[in-house]
Amino acid sequence: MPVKKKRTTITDIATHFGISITAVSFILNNKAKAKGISDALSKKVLKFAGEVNYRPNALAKSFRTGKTNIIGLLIEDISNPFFATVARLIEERAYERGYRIIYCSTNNDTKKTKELIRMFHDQYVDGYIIAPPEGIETSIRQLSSDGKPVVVFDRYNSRFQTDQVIINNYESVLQAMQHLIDNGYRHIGFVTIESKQSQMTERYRAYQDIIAANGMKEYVLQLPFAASDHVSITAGIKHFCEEHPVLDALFFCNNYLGVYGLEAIKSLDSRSVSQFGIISFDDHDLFRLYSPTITVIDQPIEEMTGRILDLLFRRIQEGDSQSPSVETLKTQLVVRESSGPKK
Amino acid sequence: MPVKKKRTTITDIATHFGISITAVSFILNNKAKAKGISDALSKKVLKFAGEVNYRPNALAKSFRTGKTNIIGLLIEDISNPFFATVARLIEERAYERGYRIIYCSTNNDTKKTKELIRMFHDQYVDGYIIAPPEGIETSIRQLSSDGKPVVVFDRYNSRFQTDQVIINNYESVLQAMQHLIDNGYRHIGFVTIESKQSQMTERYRAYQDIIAANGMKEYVLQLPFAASDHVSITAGIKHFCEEHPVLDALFFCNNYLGVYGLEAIKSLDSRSVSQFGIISFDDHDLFRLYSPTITVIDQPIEEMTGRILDLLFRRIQEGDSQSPSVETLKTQLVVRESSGPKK
DNA sequence: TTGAATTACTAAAACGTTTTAGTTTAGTTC
DNA sequence: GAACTAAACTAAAACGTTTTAGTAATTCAA
Repeated sequence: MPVKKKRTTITDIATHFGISITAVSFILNNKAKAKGISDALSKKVLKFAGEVNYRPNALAKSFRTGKTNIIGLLIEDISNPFFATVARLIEERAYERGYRIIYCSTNNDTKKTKELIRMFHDQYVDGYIIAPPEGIETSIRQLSSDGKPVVVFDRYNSRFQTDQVIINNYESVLQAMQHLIDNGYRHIGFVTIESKQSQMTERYRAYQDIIAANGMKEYVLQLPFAASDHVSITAGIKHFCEEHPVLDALFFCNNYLGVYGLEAIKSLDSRSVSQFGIISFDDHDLFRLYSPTITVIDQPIEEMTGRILDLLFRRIQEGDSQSPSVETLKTQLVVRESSGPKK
Repeated sequence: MPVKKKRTTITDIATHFGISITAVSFILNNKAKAKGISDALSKKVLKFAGEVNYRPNALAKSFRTGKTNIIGLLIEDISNPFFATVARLIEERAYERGYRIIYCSTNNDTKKTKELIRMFHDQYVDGYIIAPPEGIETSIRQLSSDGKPVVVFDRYNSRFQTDQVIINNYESVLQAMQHLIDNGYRHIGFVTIESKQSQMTERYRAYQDIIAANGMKEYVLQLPFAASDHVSITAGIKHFCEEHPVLDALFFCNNYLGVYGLEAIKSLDSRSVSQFGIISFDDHDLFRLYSPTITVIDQPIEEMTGRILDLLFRRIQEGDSQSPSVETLKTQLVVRESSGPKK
């Protein structure tokens, strides 16, 4: 039977020295000088607090101040390597600054995300980092109009009144497509997910533009979002390839489409991966090591998480005096074997 | 300038009806009947609370009760696919039961982990899920002797006085090795990480035993934990292969060793992946799709996370009346191309 | 018609901290 | 020695909730 040993409180310390808890509080919060507490007393109290291993009751503190030192992280799926890496870097950097992370996966589900935002709000998180699904504008505007620090990333929406960190989707795809075209591919399939969100529409717009500019034909597979499981995506892509035997290249709009795309191609009877020009958005161990190695558009995740936290902490510290800023980062086209000159 | 609109409190509701906050509290906490509050009043209050969208102040509640509905998750690295999947499933199941997750990556660093445990303790998390590094016994014993619900997973340690969920490492490796031997491999390299922890020592012990039982020779590469970066692991494995040209098979002790191992083999001048029998611990997209596809020992992550949370919630609800239980789950050997009969 | 039991409520303390608005003492100035 | 200032501290409220220990009014049994 565990004995609940009471933790030392500020009151214990105060009574030990026969002084007021006010004094102890000031001293422990580095306000001794400012509040005119003598050095002698400060020293004594600090020494004692160290000896008894005093740890402030974070709940009492949070309750009193309304600050929790917790940041809410809302992403599509923590088990997706892109978001897992984001989560890792955010956690590390936040930890250094004394913040912890509560995360939740949204599955890109609007209703669930709204619930999660409310839940985070109820928990008094100090800031929000969100990769938003569709239809979440009002929830997010509500947050920022309540004065909560929010940084949105991965998907841009001009109607959010918050800081945003995104990448140059349009230019990235343009560059990737140009690279394929330069290498002789003329029938490039574009595999994407049904979505009205910027990251996907921008990628698609780039594809359309460059296909049109080169007088080529569009081959688009837009997978319904609902069917985002392994089996139906793979089947969908396989069917797409079989339907269009003329295809000589494929562009995949994100990492899991790329992964499942390779799986689908592998299952084709008639053709192999090396017979396609292939580029995928997002890097992945698989793309680096596959044979052929797969060309990717690599997002600058370190820079991205750095910027996200800079913006968030600026807002946490300075309040919302600043007007929202949108930062667009550049991706890198990592050319590998899969996009070499068409044979 | 955002107007801080005060949230409705229990007191607001009480004064609105001219009743006591006690009554309101009882009603909102479903204790109306038990505490003899009339149905009529209950109904009125609940209706009103709904109308004004009353949300209890979680901080006040936590402060008062000492319960936060937050679970601390300590894992080696959230960006590792195995742990990312664990995190995903734990989050989902915990959320269903009204709990949130705070996570931190330990990097398997003892000092950092001790800090993190203290930090979680300071934050009054309601329970701990920990994949512990070495040297953390006393911290964990301290937690459980304080009556905190703790479930340890992935690494077994008989000195923890907590619930533990692990897998049958010894038998898994035995089975995998037997499979290689049955398929004609006689010079099997064992690539592992320097570690005194059960999951690694058990895997190694199985290797030793079966090698000895078959009168074969051991080839072991034990990488120093400190050098766990991409470059030095890959270089280490490459060197190991070059040093022992007789090797006809390789066993990798976890997913990233497997991934980097494939990369290392790929960089060899003399030999290719298909010339080795290969098995890796942990599944991964890469292993499923590589050519050849890679045989793996797959951990039952769904079952594992399910058991972890069952044990944790049992302890959260029932206190530590139960003596600690250790659950050992079975892995599955997923046979793929890489371990086919030796050519 | 008294006393007990039941029903329907409430007053107030408590949780540990921060912070406002002081008070007390000693020293300084004229 | 009165008035002011500065230094060093403190009393008490406040945050929003839960919970203990009640009270008051009504009903019921004898």
